[in-house]
Amino acid sequence: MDQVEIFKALSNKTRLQILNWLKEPEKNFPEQPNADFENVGVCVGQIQYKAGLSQSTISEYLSILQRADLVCATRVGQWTYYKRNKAGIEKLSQIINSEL
Amino acid sequence: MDQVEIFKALSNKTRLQILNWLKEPEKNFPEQPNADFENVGVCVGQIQYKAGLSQSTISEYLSILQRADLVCATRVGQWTYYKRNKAGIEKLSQIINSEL
DNA sequence: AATGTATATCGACTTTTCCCGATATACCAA
DNA sequence: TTGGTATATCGGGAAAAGTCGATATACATT
Repeated sequence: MDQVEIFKALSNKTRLQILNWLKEPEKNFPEQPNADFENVGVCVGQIQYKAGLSQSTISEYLSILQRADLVCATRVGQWTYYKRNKAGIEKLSQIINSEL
Repeated sequence: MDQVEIFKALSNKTRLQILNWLKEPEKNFPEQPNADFENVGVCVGQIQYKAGLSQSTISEYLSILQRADLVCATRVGQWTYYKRNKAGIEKLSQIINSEL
């Protein structure tokens, strides 16, 4: 993954916000039936509702974050759940400490 | 400083490169007469030469990095020297650890 | 004062990003 | 199989960023 792409993914208020929400899903989203925040994350619809942008925009934003290894997705039935990608975020931390 | 602006500043290959060069100026730039890397940093012309983009572009890039508190500038005579802004970069590190 | 050098700013053009609505796809339920 | 819900993808118009050459500004030297 190109470093520039990681920073581009983070160069947007809404995407930063989503990542921040996903740090503590239980604080930022209502209970979900049939899915555990820790396990799979939060479904697109919840994130969209909270962000207040269109469905297509949020879907795209989530895939931008995913391509940057900042979140990971799990499909369960008709839902896709997204959660923070711990490893990717730690890698980013290292990039900053070692290269900037 | 807005977090988004920091990440935007980093969303460009050349700007990332510049920051990386400025981490070890003595390794990446030739000796400078009358100015110490540690004290003031590296002058625009050196950075431009190494980056291979136009003077105006590099000048603007440096001011983008400066607005994001990633570098700081010192004017000495007709030269402007730029160096890494340690405090700003540490702050970025903290943002990532605490919010992402 | 006149010229030369280093940097900053401006105006323009091209490419990329933002964000939408419409449509497609995938899955589920009746 | 038909219809309903969740998400992804596509196409596009507006706004922002990338990058340049030309010009302005600031300082130094003669």
